[in-house]
Amino acid sequence: MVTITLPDNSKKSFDSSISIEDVAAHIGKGLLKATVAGKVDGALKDGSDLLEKDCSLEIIRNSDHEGLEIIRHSCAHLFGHALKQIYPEAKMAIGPVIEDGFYYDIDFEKKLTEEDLQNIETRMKELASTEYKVIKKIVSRKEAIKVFKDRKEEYKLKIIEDIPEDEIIALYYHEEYIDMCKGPHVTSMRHLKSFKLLNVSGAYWRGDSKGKMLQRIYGTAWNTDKELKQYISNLEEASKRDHRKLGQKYDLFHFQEEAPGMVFWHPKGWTIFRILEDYIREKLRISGYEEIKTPEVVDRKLWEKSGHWDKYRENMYITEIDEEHANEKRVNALKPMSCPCHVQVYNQGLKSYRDLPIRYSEFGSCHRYEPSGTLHGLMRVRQMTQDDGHIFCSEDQIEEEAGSFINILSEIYRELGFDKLDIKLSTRPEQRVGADEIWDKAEKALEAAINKQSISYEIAEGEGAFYGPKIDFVLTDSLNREWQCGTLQADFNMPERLDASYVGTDGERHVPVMLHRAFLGSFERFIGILIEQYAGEFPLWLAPIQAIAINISEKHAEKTKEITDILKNKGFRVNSDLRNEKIAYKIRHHSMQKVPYIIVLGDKEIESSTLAIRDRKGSDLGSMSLDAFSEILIKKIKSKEV
RNA sequence: GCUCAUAUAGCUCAGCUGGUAGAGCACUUCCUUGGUAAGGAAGAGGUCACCGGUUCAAGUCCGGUUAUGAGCUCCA
Repeated sequence: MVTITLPDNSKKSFDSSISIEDVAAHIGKGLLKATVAGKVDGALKDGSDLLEKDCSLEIIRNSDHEGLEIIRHSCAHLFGHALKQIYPEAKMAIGPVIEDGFYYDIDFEKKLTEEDLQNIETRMKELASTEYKVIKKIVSRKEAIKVFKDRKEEYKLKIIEDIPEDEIIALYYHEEYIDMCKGPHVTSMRHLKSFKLLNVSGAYWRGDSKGKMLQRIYGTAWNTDKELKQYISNLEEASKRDHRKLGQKYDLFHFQEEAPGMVFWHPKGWTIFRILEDYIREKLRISGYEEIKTPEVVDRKLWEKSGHWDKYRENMYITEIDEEHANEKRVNALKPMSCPCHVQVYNQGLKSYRDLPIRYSEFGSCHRYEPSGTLHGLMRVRQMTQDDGHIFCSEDQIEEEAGSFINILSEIYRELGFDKLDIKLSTRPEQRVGADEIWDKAEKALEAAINKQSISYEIAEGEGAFYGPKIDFVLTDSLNREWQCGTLQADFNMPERLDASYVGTDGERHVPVMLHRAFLGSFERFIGILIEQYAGEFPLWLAPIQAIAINISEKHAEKTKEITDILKNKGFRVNSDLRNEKIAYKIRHHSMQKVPYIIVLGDKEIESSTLAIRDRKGSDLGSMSLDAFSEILIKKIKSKEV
């Protein structure tokens, strides 16, 4: 007798052991159809698994999140099945579930092309359409080894070596194809309907960059075709918003071979950069920061003292002065970060506890020699501008400083159009400097500061830097992607290394704590995020060109120029387009360039001293006076309306 | 840095198995002076990323370099 408790607390009893699928069948035909697996006393099990003693059971359906993951995992097996039919000599490594799909790593001489993927996908569809049954078999270690030895699946053998002795090994038979997996998996191919192979790229075996490079095939799988379609169209939307494409389309910036990873900002892109910089500068000013500027080329001696020469040299641009022009050969480095320089400014003159906290900020241009394969448009560059800042304070001041930082940061993110903010607090790692009492104090202070803001946060145990705990800030964009931008890091190391001190109430010298902090991280990357967030349709206050004045015919050109100048003098970013083209042509052009407002001037407007206004979406705002239009601009700019 | 792919006009792209380049948009000039998302005509634009090789002949085939893309590794 087996008694099974269902999630609604109802109980069902059976004379003998029974499979999960049979239980589902007892409950209803519809449920059986949707059943992909089960959760027995909290643990996921295959639908074919037998329940032999009393337990609680939750049926996992194809529409459940866990059900979908199982479908994706089985899809990886189906991929293996199809692949091996076409290419029997390919060797299977690992095929796990990832967000939105799965991948499979294979070792195979032939490099798979897009066309090959198409063929494999077609074969997968054919196999799935037969709705064959997947047979699960629990085997001994010896048996598993024999199976994969016979099949020359050397990677599977390596995986078996890593499976703990006491763990059971399950094989899943997809007709003639066999895969090994913890499971669970679907019991029938009928669940696999909506999937697509996406792309192929390289991946190291076991993530080891010294190891062998395998081919990784990515795929996506969903419960319904509708979801699959939605996913594909989301990918397309993201690709349309790609800041590299939009940077070209809206003439914001470019890159070229002579300076890989470094931005050539065009007038419009640089305008956005400056607006953002001025905006942050103002936030810093009212928050008690003093802006400074420090050298970009600094003697290696300072980097040796700060520890960068030891730990970070691979990523530093080194410059040497031509010996002809120097008495003594000096080796310099372009600064990869500003902190050591900020300590130099702090160190000028004796500091007292009364001076603390001291807050320095700098829009610091930093160079980092990033590996070539990691460069990615504005998101990962070799020269970047940090909205850098350092707070020198006592341990007792950490909480308050962190609190006010979080405050400003959330305001900034909100004003830039990001509503969701997540916080991660990283605590002491194994390898660290500084006494445990200081770590206790600092971690507590940071946590207390977060708590005061009533923002939810998660703790990443042991993920702090060796020199102190940190808080990372993650925003979510309009396509639901997460970006880690802001950061606040306590540092117990650098001030001491670089001899920073202050005189305390006791008349003795003490080492201050240094808080490294940034709202945006790098301007380059943040502007990349903004471009994708707004798909190039910037809110008025950020738009590089806020309005364009166009004339209907040549005789209105003078007046159009005049209006443009008046608006420019009022501080708006306004251009005119006096080209000898029809009005519809010019409207189309500037609408596509996403200029927020189009001002049209013809006989009617000049006679009545008004402007005909139209927005980039195509709505006609009608005629109004120049003053009325200015009012609208001022109001929207001030409110930072999106 | 690693694997694979890609590199043709300002932009987006075509150019089959080798026979010294083509479209659309943009640009220039002329006509048109036109009222809310493309008016017409003509014209100019490319050592086919760079270096080397094979060949009578290379945008096309081969090797290398650089850059870019998809990932992997990295991001103290």
